Amino acid sequence: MLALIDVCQAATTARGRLCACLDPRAIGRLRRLVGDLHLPRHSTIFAAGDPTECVFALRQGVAMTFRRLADGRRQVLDFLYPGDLFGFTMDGCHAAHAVTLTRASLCRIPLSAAEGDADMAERLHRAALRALVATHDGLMRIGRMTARERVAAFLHDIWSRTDEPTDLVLPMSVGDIGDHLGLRPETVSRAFTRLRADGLIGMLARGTMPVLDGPGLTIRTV
Amino acid sequence: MLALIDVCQAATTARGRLCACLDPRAIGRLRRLVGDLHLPRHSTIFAAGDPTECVFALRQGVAMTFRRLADGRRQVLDFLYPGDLFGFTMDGCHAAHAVTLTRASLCRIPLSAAEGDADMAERLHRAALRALVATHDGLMRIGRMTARERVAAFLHDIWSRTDEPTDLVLPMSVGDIGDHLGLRPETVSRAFTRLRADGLIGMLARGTMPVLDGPGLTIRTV
DNA sequence: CGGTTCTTTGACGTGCATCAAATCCTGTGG
DNA sequence: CCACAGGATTTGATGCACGTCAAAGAACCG
Repeated sequence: MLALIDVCQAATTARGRLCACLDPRAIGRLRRLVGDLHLPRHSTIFAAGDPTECVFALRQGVAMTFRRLADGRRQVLDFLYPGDLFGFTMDGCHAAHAVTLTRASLCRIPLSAAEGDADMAERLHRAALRALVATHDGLMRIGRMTARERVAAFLHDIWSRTDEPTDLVLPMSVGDIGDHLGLRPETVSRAFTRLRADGLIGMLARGTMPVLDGPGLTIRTV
Repeated sequence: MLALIDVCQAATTARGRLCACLDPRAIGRLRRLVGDLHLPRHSTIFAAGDPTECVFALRQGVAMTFRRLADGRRQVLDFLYPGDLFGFTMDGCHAAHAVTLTRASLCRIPLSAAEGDADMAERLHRAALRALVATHDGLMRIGRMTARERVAAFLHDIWSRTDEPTDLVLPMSVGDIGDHLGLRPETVSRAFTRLRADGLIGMLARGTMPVLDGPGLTIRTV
């Protein structure tokens, strides 16, 4: 029961980014449908090839999804924060891996929850659309921005997704960020150094980065 | 009436890639809901900032969606082939531009078509999921592949999406492909030259590229 | 057929990757 | 609370894949 209340809080906290499925009106249904999951840091949520039985809503903690090439090269598709929904597939089988970056709590939402429930189906659809435009943002970053711009746009994205805090929660490694932005860890580190020199951010410490000028991290699109 | 038959053909031809919404059972509803659109080459379908009143299904021709940075840099998000659905947004407003690359026919599907129609809503949802995994493929390509691999994977993608033809329809310019893959036109051209030297493809002529070894263009993921 | 635009090829430059080493965290145990 | 080991981050030096610039050649279209 407490879990369900947390769920609602997560939905409001994250400004519903990927997750508009968890509002109070849905609680009656959720009680029957939702499975609860608590995982330690660096554990697998699902792997590529696994059958898709449900999607996941992150309640607490941070996670990420990624894919690999045969020789081990890795592309981080997305970082997940509380309120985010993930695990959408199209052929009944995951193409990506998902792992936690911190200790985390999740809801398992069986796909069957949407059957015959137009409201739930609508919520899942909206979450998928959010994931789609977020991935388009990612393409724009990797395809046409410099290293400095990619890192700035990435920080701005996380910052705006998590309620524009003065201290950004970044529990992922510099290597993880690099694998998200198409950069090596050394290059990400150098970009941080330059953004810090420009007074946009502070010193990363204990998985936390002070944001001194959030709007200054914006890279505008038309 | 003929148009509706074409619609069904488009759906089967493209193996339903983005478009599972156009099968015979839906025709009764489509007759009331679908708008028809015929456009010349290089015309705008929608622009960034336009309100989202409907999604589009491409019946004939080729089109693309893209976004721009303030200084003009362009990222092509996707190339669209017959059967593809596009124009999904999440806040009632397009973030991308869409233009035709050839003369094209489209269906306009008002978003209201999904209201109270669970079947149509389900079809739109599946199309959105397809777009999502297609965009993940794009991220993987741009983020972690070499120029040659990006072009090979891109050709393989279009090839497999359009029923593995011996002659691939590529009406877009080398610059358009570059803006899709995060490369300059010269680099795309050089990659073509190398793939041709390796016997995987033939000479691009009149917007058509012979595919000599389709499977050889695969870049495997795990 | 001529002008225009796009593609191809070559020469050269640059931003990021790679390699390497020093330093800084962080978690652990005394 | 401090010392230490192991890993991650930072910084520097160097190399290379792709970008940039330029020009020739091919395709397109009125």
